[in-house]
Order: sequence, then structure tokens, then C-alpha cells
Amino acid sequence: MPELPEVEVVRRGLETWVVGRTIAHVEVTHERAVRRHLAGPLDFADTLVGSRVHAAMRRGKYLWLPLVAPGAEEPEDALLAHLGMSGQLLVEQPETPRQKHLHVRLTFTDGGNELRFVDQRTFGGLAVERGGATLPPSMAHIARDPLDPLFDDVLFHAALRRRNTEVKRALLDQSLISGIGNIYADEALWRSKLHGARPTGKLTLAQTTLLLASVRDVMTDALAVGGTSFDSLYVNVNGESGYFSRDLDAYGREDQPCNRCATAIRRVSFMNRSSYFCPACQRPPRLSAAAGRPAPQQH
DNA sequence: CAAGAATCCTGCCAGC
DNA sequence: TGCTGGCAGGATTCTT
Repeated sequence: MPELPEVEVVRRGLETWVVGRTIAHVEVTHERAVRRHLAGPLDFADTLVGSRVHAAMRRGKYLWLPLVAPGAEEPEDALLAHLGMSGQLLVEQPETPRQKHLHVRLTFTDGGNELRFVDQRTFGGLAVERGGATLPPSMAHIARDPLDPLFDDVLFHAALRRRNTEVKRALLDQSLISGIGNIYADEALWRSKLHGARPTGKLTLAQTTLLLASVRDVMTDALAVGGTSFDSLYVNVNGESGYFSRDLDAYGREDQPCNRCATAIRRVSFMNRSSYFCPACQRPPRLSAAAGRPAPQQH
């Protein structure tokens, strides 16, 4: 369940271990892993072989590696990666036994460690995108993430005000703000003392500002923890980085005392998943039309 | 056109 | 013991 901090840890690992190297061979053992590539796995491999990895980029939860084709000077195409729920990019020695869910294997002309894409649930995948060196076209609808220096807080607030939806839905909408998943959404809302069901159309600029600060705090904290573990050949996603190493205040803490006020944390079903919140700190919104009657305590 | 629901997938765990 | 059903969740696709 990698969110922005986990993906950033992977990006740094790729920057350290893969950038500058030239791809020698590509092995696709699970076609679903390249299902976003319309021309199929053969063309996928053909494009990659001989290309040199120019950089390791990220927007939200997406990664891409701009590629310099043989004989070219500047990158033109890019290798895209999304980890989905359970995807891992691993830098492994060639003799390391195949992982059970190894789907794609890239070897390099220097004969050194190879790059493996391993994914249990195949929600993630790789793709080659033509002309994707700067920003892959398929990523155009993904908003900047809150750690991007060019993320515009005031513009985000205006977009929230225009939307007729709930604040947690908005946090999970990658076209509004990217990089946030279910876990960090709950954590940021808890820190902001905002209920996830609050209507975005009524948020004040102060509330949006507080929410963004909370999002950044949660992610920065996770990054600080996750960033300490990538100093190895193993570019991990699930095992050692981010929220798996830090203490969570809301997510997964049903019936446990709130770390602020000791009220039992509640869990409600929401969008085919769970939302965790403190019913005391995070007061549910009121129905505007119903003369001050409190809204039901659903999500 | 936009909001929300359904869908994909496998490992794990509770319950019988 | 071994089965079954529920749950986990990001992004795309479908429906309303």
C-alpha cells in the first residue's frame, strides 16, 4: 500500500542504483504487469533494450524513468511504474532466486545487479510511453503532490470550494492532489481535527491550510523514517519504509484510545475501505438544510 | 459533466 | 483440518 513517502523512497533507490545504466535484456513473465502498454510486451521489451536510464522521476504515486535511446543525446521515451497495492521494485543480484510474483526483470550492460518488478496482487504495472521524458501524457490528469514546490495551496483551496464532495474523497482524488492514500488521509484528517465527511465547498482557507500542513507533516515524518532504510541494494516498498515503521494516530486503531483525548477511535466503512477517526476530536458535519440537526455519524 | 460505485487481484485470518 | 467468506486497497471503468 505504498503512498507518496514510500514511492519517494523507491525513487531515491532507483536514482542511486539504476540511473546512468544501459538496459541489456528485458524478461516479462506476467503480461498483466505491462498491460498499460498498448503495443504489448514484445514492443515493451524492444523499446527498453539498449536504452540508458537518464533519471528517476515521481509525481504522486507514479514513477517514471526517462530513457535515452541508442545513439540519441536526449531522453525521449520513459519507463513508467506504478506500484499499486503490493508492487515492489527490487535491485537484486542476478543469482538471487526468483521471487514468487516476479513479473518483469531488467538486466544491464554492466552485468551488475538487475531490476525486478515483483507484485503479488498485480494492481501495479510497468509501461513504456513514447515522448514521456518530461511528463508522460498518461499522467497529465495527475495533480502535483503536496511536496512538489510548485503545488499551489490557494489553487487547491479554490478547487475544493468548487467541488461538491467530502473532504476525504477529495484527498483521495489524484486529479486534485496526488500521493495521498487511505492511510495518510486518515492520519492528516486526525491531525487537522477534521471529519472526513465535511463538505469541501464550505472549507475555509484556514482549514485547507491546516489540512495541507497536516498532510505534509505526516508525509515528511514517514519519509524521515523510510529514508533511513533504502541504503542497501534492496529498494523496498512494503517492508521497511514509511507508515510500517511509525506510530499511527488513527488508521487501524479501532476501539483504541485517541492519542489526544482518549476517546475510542471509530471505524466506518467508506468507499469499499475503512475510515478511522476520533468521534470527539473530529466532529461530524451538520446538515445545513436540517436546522442544526446533527448528521448521522456515518463516514 | 461530475460524483460515486463496481471492478481488478491474492494473501491472510476469523469462523465453522 | 480444511473450507469459506470477508477484508485490504489504487486507479480505471462503468453507471447514474
